[in-house]
Amino acid sequence: MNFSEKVFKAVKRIPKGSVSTYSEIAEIIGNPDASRAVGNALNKNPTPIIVPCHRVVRSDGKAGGFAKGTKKKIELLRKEGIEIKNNKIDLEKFGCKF
DNA sequence: AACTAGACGCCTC
DNA sequence: GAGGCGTCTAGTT
Repeated sequence: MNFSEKVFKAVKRIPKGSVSTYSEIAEIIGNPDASRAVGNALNKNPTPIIVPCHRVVRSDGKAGGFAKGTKKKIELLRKEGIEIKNNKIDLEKFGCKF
């Protein structure tokens, strides 16, 4: 299984209304230090429909980047029911640990 | 070989 | 205590 494939699998597990961090994803797939590669893989994700990239945020709580625009990402997250304060997300509340 | 949607630590204010 | 800068890693293109 490719790294990207693992990433997609992990991201797909994120329930609606919850978010996960890049390091969480990296940890789940077995490469806790590949947080950066996770973002890279998501950017080039071949299946943007089944992979909710917008539910993946930084460990800082910031949204991070997004192919369609970070602003759009935040907007989507808000629609999911996630509250963002000062451009930051409550990982304590919405952070999904699986 | 160079880039990236990150993470961590250290330094400064 | 908060913010900014610099550094390192892992994987993809």
